[in-house]
Amino acid sequence: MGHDLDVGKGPDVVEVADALRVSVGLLRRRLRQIKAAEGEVTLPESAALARLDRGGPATPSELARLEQISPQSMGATLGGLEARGLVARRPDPKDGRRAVLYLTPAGQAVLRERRSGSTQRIAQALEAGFTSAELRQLQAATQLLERLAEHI
Amino acid sequence: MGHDLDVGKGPDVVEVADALRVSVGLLRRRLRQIKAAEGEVTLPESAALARLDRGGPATPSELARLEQISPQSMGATLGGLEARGLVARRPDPKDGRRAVLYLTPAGQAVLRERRSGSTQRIAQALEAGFTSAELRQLQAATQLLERLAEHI
DNA sequence: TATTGTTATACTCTATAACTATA
DNA sequence: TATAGTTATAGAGTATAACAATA
Repeated sequence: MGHDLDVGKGPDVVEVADALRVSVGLLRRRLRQIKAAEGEVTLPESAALARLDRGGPATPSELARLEQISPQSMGATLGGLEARGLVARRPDPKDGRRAVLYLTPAGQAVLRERRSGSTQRIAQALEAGFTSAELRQLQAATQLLERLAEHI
Repeated sequence: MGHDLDVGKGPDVVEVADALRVSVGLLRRRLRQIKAAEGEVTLPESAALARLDRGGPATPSELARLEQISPQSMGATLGGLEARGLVARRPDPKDGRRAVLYLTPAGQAVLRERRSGSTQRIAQALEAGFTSAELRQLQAATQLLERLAEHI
């Protein structure tokens, strides 16, 4: 609507929505299996680490908002990361209620080494079975997916 | 690598892999919240229904393989659908161990009416915030994502 | 009174293990 | 012995509710 390319060519949104639900679910289940098999950083853990890396130090509440989960859930995830020394916290000097979390050198190393089993497995599959044009398509799609997740 | 467009333009597979992991996780968590709020057909349930609709009657094991989960997990999902009359089973006349599941009229209606809350929410978000070009990109991406899930 | 964070508890989805029935 | 399916149990990830501390 309002885009001249729309005429007779715009895909049915409901169809796309349904296809997205199916494909995202499939991929997610697949990724979960891989993590379970390797016993390294879990999915929500590496999401939190990546967030801290990309956005810098943040409070648990901020991270929870960004990752679309409850503060309590994020607290549980962060607790595990803290116990293993991958993140650390310092109190906010201006607001005694808040704690600011940051990546430790060990946490940075985990990200830098791309140690995540599932990332490597995806990367291998991408390299083996996808053309570079398809890779570009996927890359573009990830941005759309993130936007979708934020505005749903 | 064999594609002339690769030179200097192929995205880093590891980067794409990581971005996929993040965006798929985000979207999935978001979808889960919606389902929880509406209390209708759950995510795995509607995945199973869609499978039966697209592929016709199938055994629990086949469905589990297609959805990348264990037969036991699929059994639990199917049990719920059966109890609500959305799918039904008939014994395989050739092999007494197997049961063939099929969509009941009620199950077909659920799919036909796109009653799924999350599908409608996605569709709304797509309509409101995405151009038709972006919709086509997403549509193309879902096929790539399914292929990826199958070959990972 | 509102906000940040924690603790306790429960639910959903999936997994593994052990079992039954049929092949 | 192998395969299809079920039952029982456990674990990961997330949620809600109730609480403490600070603003």
